Amino acid sequence: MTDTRAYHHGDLRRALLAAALEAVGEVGPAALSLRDLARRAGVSHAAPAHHFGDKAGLLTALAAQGFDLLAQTLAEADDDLLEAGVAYVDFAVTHRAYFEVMFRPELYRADDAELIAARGRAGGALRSGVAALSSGGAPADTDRDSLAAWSIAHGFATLWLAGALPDRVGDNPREAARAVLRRLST
Amino acid sequence: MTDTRAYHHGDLRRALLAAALEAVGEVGPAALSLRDLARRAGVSHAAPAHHFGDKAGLLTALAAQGFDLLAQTLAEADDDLLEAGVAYVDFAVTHRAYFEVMFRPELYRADDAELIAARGRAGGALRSGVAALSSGGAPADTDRDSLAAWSIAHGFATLWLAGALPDRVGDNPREAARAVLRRLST
DNA sequence: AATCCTATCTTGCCATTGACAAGATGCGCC
DNA sequence: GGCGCATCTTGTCAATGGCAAGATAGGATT
Repeated sequence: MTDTRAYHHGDLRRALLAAALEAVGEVGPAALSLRDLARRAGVSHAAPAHHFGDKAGLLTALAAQGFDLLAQTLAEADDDLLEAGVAYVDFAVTHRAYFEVMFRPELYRADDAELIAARGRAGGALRSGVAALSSGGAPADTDRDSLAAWSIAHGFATLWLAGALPDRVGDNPREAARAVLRRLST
Repeated sequence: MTDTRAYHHGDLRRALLAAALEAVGEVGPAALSLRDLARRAGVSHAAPAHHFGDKAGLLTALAAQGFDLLAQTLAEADDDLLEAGVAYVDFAVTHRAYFEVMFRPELYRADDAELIAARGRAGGALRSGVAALSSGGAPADTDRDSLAAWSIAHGFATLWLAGALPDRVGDNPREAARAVLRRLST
């Protein structure tokens, strides 16, 4: 994936994060093993500790990256609430590993400054999408509307990832999400 | 908690499940330790394996119990979709340990017969709540409506548990959930 | 009543893991 | 040229999950 040439004087940190993303995608965030990451990166078992302190530290960095990526994704669909919701679900499915870490704060340090900043950016993108919509319709309560929009998109994404949805929903998350999210706009 | 007198010829299985529920509430489902459960129950470290095979087996049993409890909870508010949604969120908050296990299928055996049956009962209770509502209003699409209702309730519950919601939401989950869920009924 | 038998629980063991401590290595800076 | 610091390695320890083999007890069979 990312540049893996320059160990011992370069981007071990980045390589470890890439390996972690891969590993989380394979075994989930809870079963992540630092020693496995070290093996994937070709370094000793204690190398990760130097860059991230412990497992929680590494997942904190991953979560922060994820929130930044989400903020960026949401910003691209900023003027259309429905599309922002679809983008949210699509993010969850496409970047499942990020998503699964981001909303499991017991696995990382929720008080990390960088993480809080990134999460704030994502939240801002979400709210501005809702605000854009309500300005075009009734004066509605933006707080409540953004909560409702976030909840329905997040719930659908979570249920999708958990495999909890019935088969009839199909296998196209964007399409299925659009149908459900439209329920809010009526 | 539960009757702990009759070991060695009684309800170790039940005692272990009770201990597991407690432990999950304290450290989360991923950090659950079988050996810790054994200590809590006052038995040897290998005793749990006999009743549940492995950690996944134990969590499967816990999830099945949880789905049954949820089905029962939803059935009590069956004729009112809004109240069913509130009950769903309330269940997640009140029985957090159950909820956290139930929707993390990578931790248990999703193909377990008992579990599938229990999950089916819960799903049925949910859908019948939605059907009851739409019969009173427009002819609407029950499939889509139940998905939307489930998504918004599940999403709100999940975000609440993750501590992801902004402070202004307050500290009363039932009340906050009711406000958000009402957004679907308008 | 004696025996078997099966479910239940224990003891012992091994590989893996996270975390810590101490040491090696090498790059840049004075 | 030498020093210092960041980076990485080696070694170690306690805890865990899971397996295997053995002990124990209560009930059924004869």
